[in-house]
Amino acid sequence: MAITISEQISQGLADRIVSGAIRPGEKLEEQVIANEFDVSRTPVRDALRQLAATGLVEIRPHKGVTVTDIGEDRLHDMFEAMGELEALCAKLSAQRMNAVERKKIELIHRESAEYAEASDEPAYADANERFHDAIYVGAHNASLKSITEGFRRRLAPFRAKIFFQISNRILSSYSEHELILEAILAADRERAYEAMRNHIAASSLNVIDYMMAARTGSDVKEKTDRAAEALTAANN
Amino acid sequence: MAITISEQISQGLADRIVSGAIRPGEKLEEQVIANEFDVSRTPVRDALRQLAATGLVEIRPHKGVTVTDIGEDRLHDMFEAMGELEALCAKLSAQRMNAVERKKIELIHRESAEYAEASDEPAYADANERFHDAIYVGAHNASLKSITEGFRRRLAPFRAKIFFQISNRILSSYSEHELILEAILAADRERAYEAMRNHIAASSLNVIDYMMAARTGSDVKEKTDRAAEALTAANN
DNA sequence: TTTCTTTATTTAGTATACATAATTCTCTAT
DNA sequence: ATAGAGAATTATGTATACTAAATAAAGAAA
Repeated sequence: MAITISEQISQGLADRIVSGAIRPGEKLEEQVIANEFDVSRTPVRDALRQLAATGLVEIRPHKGVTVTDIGEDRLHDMFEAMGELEALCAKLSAQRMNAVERKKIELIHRESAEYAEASDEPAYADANERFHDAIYVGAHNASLKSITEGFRRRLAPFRAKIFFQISNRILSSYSEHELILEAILAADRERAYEAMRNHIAASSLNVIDYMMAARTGSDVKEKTDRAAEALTAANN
Repeated sequence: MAITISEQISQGLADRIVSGAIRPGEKLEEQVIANEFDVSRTPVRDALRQLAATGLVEIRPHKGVTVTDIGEDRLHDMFEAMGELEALCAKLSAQRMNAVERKKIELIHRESAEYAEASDEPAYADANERFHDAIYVGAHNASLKSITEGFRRRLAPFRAKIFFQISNRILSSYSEHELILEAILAADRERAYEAMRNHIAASSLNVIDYMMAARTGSDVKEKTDRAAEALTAANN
């Protein structure tokens, strides 16, 4: 697949926004970016348009491009919507997955068990992605898959790599997946829906707290750990 | 609000795609469009990027831009997803609308009654938009509102103006709205959800048939009328 | 005649140059 | 000294020119 330069730039900028290297509200000047990537302004403009489409940046005519500043309540909204979309996928998957698809997601889940036990964060994060992907596919609705994936991409900035480093988050994630998988294999639509909704809600607690901590520049690890404790307490 | 040229072009092209002047699969050449709008290729490229973001066109590197060709099964997917999103909005509206919002949607619905009786298609279509908008707002989730509106825009090409000209479609639409409204005012989440899902499903039947007819160039009015009859039969 | 290769043409991708709008800075007047 | 108006600067929007890639066409070989 012949990757165009503007796409590379778009990708590069997205990574830097995701990693927090570029902060919300910050202005992105075309010429500066062009210099850094050693290209002209033209592909940079293309890239910024693409980012604007994903909502990562905002363009105002003659006023330039700024990284979208998403407040806490807006983030709540996003996770609620994300939760509903994923839960819908889970519901449809419970109803529509064929035997092969059911076997596949089961294998992914079993595989992730090893990573969870070994506390292998990168491997678990990868398996996690595949688990959710399998559910998008299993819903057998290309449009739904597309918008849910889009939302996931949009939320990626706030689901940074540190996420699974939070105390116990891997283990609780794994047990939540277990419930989702059981419901899907049992073709229990409503249980799958509820299990997924709960899973995303649990995630969002951590993520929102992490994100707000990063925003204010306070100690991320400390805050997320406290959030994890609160979550564990709430689950008991 | 200072509207930029690329936005005007984007708007103009969108209108033409929506109206069917430009057909699915058709290729959009930058220079041709630039000539028609009497501008250079630069703002045209901007415009095409924006359209690609909404899914109306597809861009493949070095292969140009084509109007997204949506097949019948893909259209089914889209309407199913749309139905779920709108139904979710209705569910949340039943739960979260405040007194003012409930009063407002009730008034919109009462107003639309007049248009339905008078068979005033344009007025009913407008009131219909406002009815659905009220439900998006009432869900109190900006993200959900945003993606649902986006989907509605994306489906606009297939919800052409002829829609409400279909025999009895206005009347059945009105009675479906009645059920949705009742459920919302009664704060009955599940009933609101089901009523909206049914409403969108009913719409989609007509639209999909209309769209496929337009695609093949056969007599649209005839086909949609037959679809309406089938729908009426199914409802009894 | 048909097929493969090479060349030519067309069109998208990128760079540079110019125009216009917005911001900032300075100078003047109160 | 401060506030406002105007000029200068900066950055975005647009146009033109150039490069590279993909497709079409033409010619040569089987």
